[in-house]
Amino acid sequence: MKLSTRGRYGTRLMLQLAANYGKDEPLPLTEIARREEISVKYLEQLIIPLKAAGLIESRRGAHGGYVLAKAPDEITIGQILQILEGNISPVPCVKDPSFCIKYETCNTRKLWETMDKAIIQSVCDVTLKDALSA
Amino acid sequence: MKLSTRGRYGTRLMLQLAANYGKDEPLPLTEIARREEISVKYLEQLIIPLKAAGLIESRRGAHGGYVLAKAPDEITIGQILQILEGNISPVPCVKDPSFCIKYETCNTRKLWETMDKAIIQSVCDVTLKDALSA
DNA sequence: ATTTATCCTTCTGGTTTGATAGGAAAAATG
DNA sequence: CATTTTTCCTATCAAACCAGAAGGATAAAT
Repeated sequence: MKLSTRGRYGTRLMLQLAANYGKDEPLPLTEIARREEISVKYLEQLIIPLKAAGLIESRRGAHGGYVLAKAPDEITIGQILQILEGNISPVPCVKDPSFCIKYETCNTRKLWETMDKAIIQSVCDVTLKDALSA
Repeated sequence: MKLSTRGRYGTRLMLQLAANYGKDEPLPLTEIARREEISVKYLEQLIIPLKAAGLIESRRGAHGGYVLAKAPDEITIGQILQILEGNISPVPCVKDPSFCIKYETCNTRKLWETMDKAIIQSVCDVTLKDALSA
C-alpha cells in the first residue's frame, strides 16, 4: 500500500512549479532537481506524462524550463497521482470488474470501495494551491 | 498503491471465520480454501501471523480448524491489514521520520498525513461484524 | 494405523521499482 | 556560426517485492 517515488517525487516537482507560477521565467529541471535533491534524469521521466496530460508546458533551449499549464488551484494532487501512479485504487476490482471472477459474490468488495472513496477524496479535495499554503 | 493478495485474501479468510463464529466446529483451511478458491498452501502462510497476533485460535488434527479468538465486532479490517501488510501508510515517512532526510522541510508531508488518516479511518472504523452484515 | 489437519521452513519465477546512461533536437547567446 | 543550456527520447539494469508451490513434521480423532 505504498505510493511509489513516481507519485511522491512528482508531487514535489509540481509543488515547485506551483510556487513558480505567474513568474516570467519557466523553471528548469536542473533547478528543481537541486532544490528537491532528486536527479535530473529521473525527473525527466516523471515530467513526460505530466506534460502529456496537459498539466505542464515546456520551453526548450537555454532559459527554457517548465510552467504549469493551469493555475495551481485548478490542479489537484489526485490528478497528479493518477497520472504518475496509474489507478490508485487499493484493489484492482474496484475499477475493473473483470479482474476477479468472484466479483459478484465477493464479500469484501464493498469494503474496498469504501476504502477507495476515502483515498480518492483525501487527494482530490486538495489542490496545489491548498498544498502550498498549508 | 495496491493492497497485496496477503491483505485481500486474509480479509476473506477472516470473514469466513467470522461467519462461522459461535458454531461448535472450528473451520478447517480446506473448507475456506474451497469456498474462496485460494490454495490451502497459501492460506496456511497467511494465517500464521493472524494467529500469532492473537486474532485466531487453532485446533489440530481431524475435525480441527480455526476459530476467531474474539467476537467479530471486536476485530477491525484495519487490524487484519496491519498484520498482513505491515504499515499501510501510503508513504513511509509518516510513521518513520528517519526515512527521509528532508523530513522537516518537506512540503508534501502534510499531504501524506491527511491521506494516511483517511485510509486508516476507512478500515479501522469497520469490524468483521459490520463487513458481514453489509 | 490411518486420516485429517495444523505447523514450519525453504525456494523460486515473474514483475515492479528506482533509477542510470547516452545521445538527439531545439532555442538562446555571443 | 559555434557553444551552451535545456528539453526530449529510448534503452538498460540491479535490487526488491510478490505470489505461490513444495515438502515434510507434528498432533489429534477415529
